[in-house]
Amino acid sequence: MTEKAAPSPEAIKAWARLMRVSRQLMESAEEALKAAGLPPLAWYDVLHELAEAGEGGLRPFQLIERTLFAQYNISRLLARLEADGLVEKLPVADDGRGQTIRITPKGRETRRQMWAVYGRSIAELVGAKLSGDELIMVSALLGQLRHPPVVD
Amino acid sequence: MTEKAAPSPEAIKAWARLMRVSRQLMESAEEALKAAGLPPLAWYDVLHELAEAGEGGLRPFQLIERTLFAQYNISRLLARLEADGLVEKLPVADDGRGQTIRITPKGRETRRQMWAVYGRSIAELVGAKLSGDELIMVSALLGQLRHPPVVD
DNA sequence: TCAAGCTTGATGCAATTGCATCTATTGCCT
DNA sequence: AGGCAATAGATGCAATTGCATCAAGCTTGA
Repeated sequence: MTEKAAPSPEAIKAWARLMRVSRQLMESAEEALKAAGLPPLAWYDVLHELAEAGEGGLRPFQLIERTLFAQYNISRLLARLEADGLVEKLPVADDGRGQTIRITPKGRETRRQMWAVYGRSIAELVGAKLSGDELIMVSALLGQLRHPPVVD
Repeated sequence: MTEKAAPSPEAIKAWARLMRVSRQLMESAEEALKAAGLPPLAWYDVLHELAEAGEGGLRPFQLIERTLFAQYNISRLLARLEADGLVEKLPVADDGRGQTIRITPKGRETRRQMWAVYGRSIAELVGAKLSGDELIMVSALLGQLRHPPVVD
């Protein structure tokens, strides 16, 4: 657990599992969405944050903080969401540079449809594989790996 | 028996942690490689498999099985690796369609250099954050999520 | 033997990502 | 106020990815 240049076999194995499993699960969820004719996961992430933010909306830089997307990525993703009528861009009164992004009713509906599929994937891929205690344990362990780490 | 198959809060949290942490850690490792002027992680994955395979090399479809990359992705990645002289493509005697990919000495050297940086990232990002027992536990839990699941 | 179908790997084209840079504001400091 | 760095967001261009399809070789079965 002390920091070294070379990783322990246990650390390597945990890393490998983490990378492989996360990629595999993400692809499964992505595939389910596509099979249902729905947008990709990235859209869900943004719509989810905006739905939670409510009518006040969020600034693009706030979305960047919450989602880990790169700035240019958010910029273009929002352009696509707006083109599809799922969000709207509003000017900000006290900052001429910025804008506020607000989810539209159509955006909420799309999010709802996506969750029906996405949530089922989560239930099947994770919920059905581990017990409640195990799920809590894996969350706690992964929380330690986060930056900044969370304890809960 | 109309199941809604809605995921439990614990499952949702575990999923969210898994997705966020894996992305964050992957980006950190990727960043470290780039800062060292080295190729991206995907190259390492392939070079690693080929190095383990030894002089006999591997067929592209075997790399696909081992790495989870898409077929077109491997095809183009191998083209780039070959262009850089890190691997060589050899014809296969008993199958005129196929080829065998073998790592070159330069490829082994590049892999070694990448490991110096990549391994350090793993040690810092994972090895330094959890104890040996915790690492074993997270590996076991993630192993249950794999498809097919592994028990170890 | 040979047509039909499967496997292996490549590729044209469109969409997305990454990088660098650009514009427009804002805030700070003198 | 004026100059200057910092912030917010967009965008041109190159590289990569995803999708669909292709070509070549192998295999099978009548």
